[in-house]
Amino acid sequence: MAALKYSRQRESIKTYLSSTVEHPTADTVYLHVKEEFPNISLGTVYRNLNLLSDIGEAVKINTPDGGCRFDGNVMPHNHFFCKKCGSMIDLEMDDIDHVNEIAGKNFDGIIESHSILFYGICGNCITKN
Amino acid sequence: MAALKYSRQRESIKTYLSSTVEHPTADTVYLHVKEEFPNISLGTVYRNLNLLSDIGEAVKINTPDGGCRFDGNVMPHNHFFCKKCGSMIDLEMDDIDHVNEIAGKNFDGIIESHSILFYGICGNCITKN
DNA sequence: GTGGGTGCAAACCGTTTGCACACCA
DNA sequence: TGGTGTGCAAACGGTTTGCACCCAC
Repeated sequence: MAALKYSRQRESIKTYLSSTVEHPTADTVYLHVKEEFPNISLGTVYRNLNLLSDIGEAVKINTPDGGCRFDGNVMPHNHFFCKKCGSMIDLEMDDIDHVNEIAGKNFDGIIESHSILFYGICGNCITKN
Repeated sequence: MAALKYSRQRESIKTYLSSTVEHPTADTVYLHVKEEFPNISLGTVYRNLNLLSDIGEAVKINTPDGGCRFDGNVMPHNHFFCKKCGSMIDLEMDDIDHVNEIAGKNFDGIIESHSILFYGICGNCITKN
């Protein structure tokens, strides 16, 4: 297997990911890292985001709108996706294991903890109405 | 608004959707309907799947692998997605509203009932190991 | 110096769309 | 006949990849 070498670009991507709770798209990451590395390419951003996700230093989450987001918070948690504005929000739930128990009653597979995606309308979009 | 006209192709797509619990991709639907309509195009399949989804006669579900699936079962229910084989399975849960309550405790948005996507390994893939 | 990382651009893949023709009403 | 649906092919958007060059080690 390939040995992992340091790269300033990857470091910058990690730093940005851990500085936000916005669950940015690859393109958003690209635009931000571009401020520090004007010549960085979108391909490099994708390669590093996927690499970070592979080694467990980021989380890749496919969204119900077909796109995908990246999360620097690798602690187990679930997500909520707003169908109005497309924002993704962390959902910390102490008693989430109970959810898996409920689901498991009618199911013989293994439901992964903290991989649940909820769907609906966020508080921000409700107040705007 | 445009009046909806009958089409044999759309009817065939609906029939196929309601005959399976496999949550087929657009391409799978295409391959099956092609048996009855050899000249049907993938574009037509997509147009009709989206139309059926818009008028509530089918459900479109984006999967964590980036693709999307279609479900002829429009009764409210949740889904499980297998990260190994990519299969999608219906999850009927009587007391699913409790899940929304749990999630809602730390959250000020509206979590849509029966829109929850679970993630893990299905029973079929477990026995194969 | 070796081999992983980058920038660039082309390729890829699922999905959408513009257009001329076909068909339902 | 008017207007929706179809087949075809091109376009689209997000993501991946091949390649030559760059840089960490």
